[in-house]
Amino acid sequence: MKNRLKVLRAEHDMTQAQLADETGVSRQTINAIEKGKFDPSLPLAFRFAKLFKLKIEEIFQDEE
Amino acid sequence: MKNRLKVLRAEHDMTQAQLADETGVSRQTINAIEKGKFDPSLPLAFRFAKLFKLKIEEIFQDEE
DNA sequence: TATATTTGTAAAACAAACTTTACATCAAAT
DNA sequence: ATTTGATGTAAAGTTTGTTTTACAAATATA
Repeated sequence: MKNRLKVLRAEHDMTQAQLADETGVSRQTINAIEKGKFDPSLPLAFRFAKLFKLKIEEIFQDEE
Repeated sequence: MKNRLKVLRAEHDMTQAQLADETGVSRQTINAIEKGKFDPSLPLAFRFAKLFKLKIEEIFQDEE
């Protein structure tokens, strides 16, 4: 499962800490997701989508 | 987090066991998700979406 | 260059997702 | 009515997601 969080953050000029804050998780969680250590929960994926006004599939992609 | 799995299953005439099988989880997991006991992981949500050819948001909805 | 901010990482602990086994209930059924 | 298939549920266990604390490394900025 790949994701575009780092790029989306850059486009919105946000730090990992700010994204964590806006989505209600810790900065380490954002970092771990960006680094591919694990996938977010579905509710957290929805919060990313809502924040960036994108579909979940526009942020996360199955890497077959 | 609400979901339309039960309806989608009905539309596709599938049992919980069949859906479990096609998405690689146990029947109890399908049952628990349908009954709202917990949300699926993001990868599992993707598998549902792929199977039913729907966006994740067409299957799962934030209940505000 | 020194200092501040951001990012990477790690360990311990807890929470949520998921499995296995097992049994009970419900609805066709015919 | 009893069997058969589907669903509901529960307990114990494993794995994955997440937090907290803490520190090191990288990047920006003064």
